Amino acid sequence: MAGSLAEVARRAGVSVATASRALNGSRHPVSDEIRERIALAAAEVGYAPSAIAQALVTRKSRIIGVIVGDIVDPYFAEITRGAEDVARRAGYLTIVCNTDRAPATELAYLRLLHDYRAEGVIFAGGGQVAAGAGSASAAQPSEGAQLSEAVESVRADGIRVVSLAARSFDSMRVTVDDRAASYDITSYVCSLGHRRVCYVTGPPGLSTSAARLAGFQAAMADAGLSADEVHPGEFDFLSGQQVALRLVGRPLPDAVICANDESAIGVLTTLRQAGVDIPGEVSVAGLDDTRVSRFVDLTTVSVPMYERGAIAARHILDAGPSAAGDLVLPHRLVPRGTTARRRSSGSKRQRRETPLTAATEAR
Amino acid sequence: MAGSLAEVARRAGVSVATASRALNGSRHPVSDEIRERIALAAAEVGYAPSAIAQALVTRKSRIIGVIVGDIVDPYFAEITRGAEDVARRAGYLTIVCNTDRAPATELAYLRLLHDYRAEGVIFAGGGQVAAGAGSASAAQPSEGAQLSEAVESVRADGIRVVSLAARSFDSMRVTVDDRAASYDITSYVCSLGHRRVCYVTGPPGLSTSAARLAGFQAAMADAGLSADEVHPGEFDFLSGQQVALRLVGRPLPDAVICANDESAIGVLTTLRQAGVDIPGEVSVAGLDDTRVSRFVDLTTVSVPMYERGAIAARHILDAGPSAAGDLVLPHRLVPRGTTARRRSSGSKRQRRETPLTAATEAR
DNA sequence: TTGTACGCGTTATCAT
DNA sequence: ATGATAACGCGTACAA
Repeated sequence: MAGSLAEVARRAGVSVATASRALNGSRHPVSDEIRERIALAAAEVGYAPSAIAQALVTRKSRIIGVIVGDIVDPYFAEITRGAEDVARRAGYLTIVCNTDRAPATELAYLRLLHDYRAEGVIFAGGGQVAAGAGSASAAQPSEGAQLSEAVESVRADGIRVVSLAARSFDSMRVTVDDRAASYDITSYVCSLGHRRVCYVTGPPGLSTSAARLAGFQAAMADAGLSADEVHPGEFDFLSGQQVALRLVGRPLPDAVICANDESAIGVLTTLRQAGVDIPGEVSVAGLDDTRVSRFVDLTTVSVPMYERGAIAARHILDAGPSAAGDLVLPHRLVPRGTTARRRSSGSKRQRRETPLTAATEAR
Repeated sequence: MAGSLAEVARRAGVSVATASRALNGSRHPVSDEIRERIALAAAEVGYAPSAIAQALVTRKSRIIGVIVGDIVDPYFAEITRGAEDVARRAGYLTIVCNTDRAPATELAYLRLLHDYRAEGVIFAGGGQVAAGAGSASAAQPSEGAQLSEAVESVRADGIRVVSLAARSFDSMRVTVDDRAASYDITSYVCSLGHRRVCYVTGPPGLSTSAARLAGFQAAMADAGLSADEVHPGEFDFLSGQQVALRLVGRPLPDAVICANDESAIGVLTTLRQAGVDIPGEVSVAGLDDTRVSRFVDLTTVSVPMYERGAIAARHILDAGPSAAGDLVLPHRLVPRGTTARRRSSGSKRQRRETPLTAATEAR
């Protein structure tokens, strides 16, 4: 076992108090000779301070939690990396909590983080938007209500919680204007001359999905175009792929805009695999600007994930009452190679007829 | 503040002992009436058991750490997800530790996890292979030696450490045969009739890089081909892109094999952007089989990341002396659309001349 | 400058 | 079935 402070003190012939003062950065004066003796003894027994005990007495756990949908999703991975970068530099530990967006799992993790007295928790993703009224009974509060209550309880204990997207509970926010971001990308696509543009949504009931869809609809309306070709999606590659497969049998649209990059990439690669020329025949755009999007040269809009994660972590560490109000970071349109000006229908080249075996490899 | 056990006990008019027994899953008998009183009091004060205090007395922190290069890298993300999935189900917390493969950072994190008395730590990535001899002095032990020592110290404290790739220190291993995996993909590409095949390596000095390169070279030798077109890479998209850019000015090779999927995707998309037909003119293959690879239909070989993470975590949780020897999981060749039989040189279609502005957007 | 002693919130042992 | 009480490992007033 790693020697305890008591053991180090004994070997150095001093009290645990002095040993403690010498071993950690205490401003308390300690004679150089003793200090050296203690350092030596500590090295001998392989002393490793118990962060657990320290946390118990100090009431500072040096732990922060990041609640994400799925760490494999680049969107969440980049947020987590931002948070971890600042946490690490401060000697803090970062806990990843995958919830697959299940409110029950979010709740369970929030409570667990509460138990560990995490100093802060970051809700990386958006939340469920209130379902139809009357769904909550007094006996069995809705999941949303339970979560709100838990968040309140956690905050009452001094744990800082910050959300990176719209949530139903009260907390500090470091967000981005999803609606505006979606509005901008849509306007951009329309400005390219496209008139028939489809949309692939995010998961139903998710605040982020709703905001992005609203942005799309508003932009289409402002452009005097019809926004009725809306396909349900799930923010993942598969959704995009399925929509693309459905699209390909009929007359192609001018453009497809997706609620996020992953689904956009699904549309993009599937359409191309079917022999469709992108952006020649169809323009494709996403939203997020993950690393992968650069790989495939996808037109998208940046909604700084890394920065939001980093800022959130910073807010948690800066114990100061810098309860600075909410932050909404600017987004940025990133035009790339999957969008282009509309070509007159006649000039579209003939599509090669590939037998479409949906190459959906099960995971 | 979250009420303490003492407070709950006081309000319920019982001792902390009974309160403790009633609130957590103790097999100790407690009368139903008292049990109810305690539950009520606990709810009133919003009791949240201090996992910190529990860990201190129980000597079980219910924490596991995963040391990765970069959580945004799908390779590491999938491993982490595997570990977190089993950890969560057991009520454990998973800590992500990004090191960017810097030994110093690995060391720092290992010590921190030691301080927190993590029950186990998973080294997800490969390690530096011993540098030239004589680099370590007695006064300043090499980083490798320091790490080995730290690992030993950690293990002496009962912390289970398992590595998912070749490392210089002693620990349990849940790996894959990187050399064989690389050998197999190379053989496959050669079997397609390709003769001039280039290779893009991983970071120099990394055990994984070395094993994969060795596999490539062995397979080429066995195929009676020359393996001298080896380009240095870093396991990332940029490396692949740069190699592709260099390749494109001269007569194209028959195929390019990359040490991992990320760099393969760099080669793939850059080559295509330059107007090269893949797999018509050049075949491209990677190694890992990350999610993204399915997106771009990349030929690769699966070296189960998720499973390795999950198995490693399981080993840590199963306190049993199932010190079962090392595990090496099978890999699996995954032929997809970026490779094809070699076409006679003459039939390669003319490449369109795109002005190559290296669209390398700085991150 | 150094030492003593208490408390942090739990679990577990031993009485009752 | 329930209650005192001693650890667990450490920080820190307070005393010396």
